[in-house]
Amino acid sequence: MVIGALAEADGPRSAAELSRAIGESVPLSSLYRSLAVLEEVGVLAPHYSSPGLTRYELAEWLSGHHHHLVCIGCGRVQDLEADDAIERRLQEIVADVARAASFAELNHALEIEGHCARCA
Amino acid sequence: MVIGALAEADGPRSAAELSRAIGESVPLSSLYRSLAVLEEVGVLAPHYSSPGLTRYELAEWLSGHHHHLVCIGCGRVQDLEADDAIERRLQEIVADVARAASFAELNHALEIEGHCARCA
DNA sequence: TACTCGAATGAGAATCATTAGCAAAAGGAG
DNA sequence: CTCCTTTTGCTAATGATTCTCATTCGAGTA
Repeated sequence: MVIGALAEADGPRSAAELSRAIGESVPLSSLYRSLAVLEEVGVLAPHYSSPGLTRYELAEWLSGHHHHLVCIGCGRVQDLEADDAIERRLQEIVADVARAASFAELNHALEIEGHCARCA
Repeated sequence: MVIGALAEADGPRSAAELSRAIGESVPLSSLYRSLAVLEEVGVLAPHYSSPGLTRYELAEWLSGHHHHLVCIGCGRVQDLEADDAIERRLQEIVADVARAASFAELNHALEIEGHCARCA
């Protein structure tokens, strides 16, 4: 149910939001347990963008590589896929920059802050 | 004292870390109050990268624009400035991508995950 | 110098998301 | 059907952060 709910979502979701999405029938302790397991096995990826709460999304091998638009107005995080040409240019930049800091890059994401269409 | 400690740091710091840095003399309630005020007036910027805790850094108008290297091993976040040429290319990409999503960009940061030199 | 009153402080209680503990319920092999 | 292991759901515990409130400070005033 968690995976289904996240597959329908357009961005990361918190435990509370997921609980609502799947109908409150699952006790929170079970939900948190499932989230922990799914994260551990690499199906979910945590995302932190608001104080004191963790949102989850499908790992990129399931959802595809993407970036995040974080709305300062409503706090929502929206996924965004860039087209290949842009992604290629970005990957170059990331590689350059990580190499310069002798940092072993495993993944990257562009976090863009601003106002979403609704909050503009 | 908070600003001084953050000016010396090479990345965002949590309330607990700051408390240690300034010698535990300031009560936590005061420290949190100061952090809230400094954030509100735009001197500090919060950063979220670990579950359940907020780290602060100097706002970009004080520290300069930069990106983040997030170490999966130790959880540390390190600041990283890119040189102008790279930054220019990156800014183009961000503008493209935000426009495509009709999102009003105010700021962006590249979050690079991987292993830092120590945790490699 | 003493007085007044609003703002700042500190200690501790309260809150919220999350985690841990544990007894009861399920599942599965024999 | 029985025994044993795993999973569940409820509740209490935890940890970071925020709130409350009585106290202290300080600037301005007589």
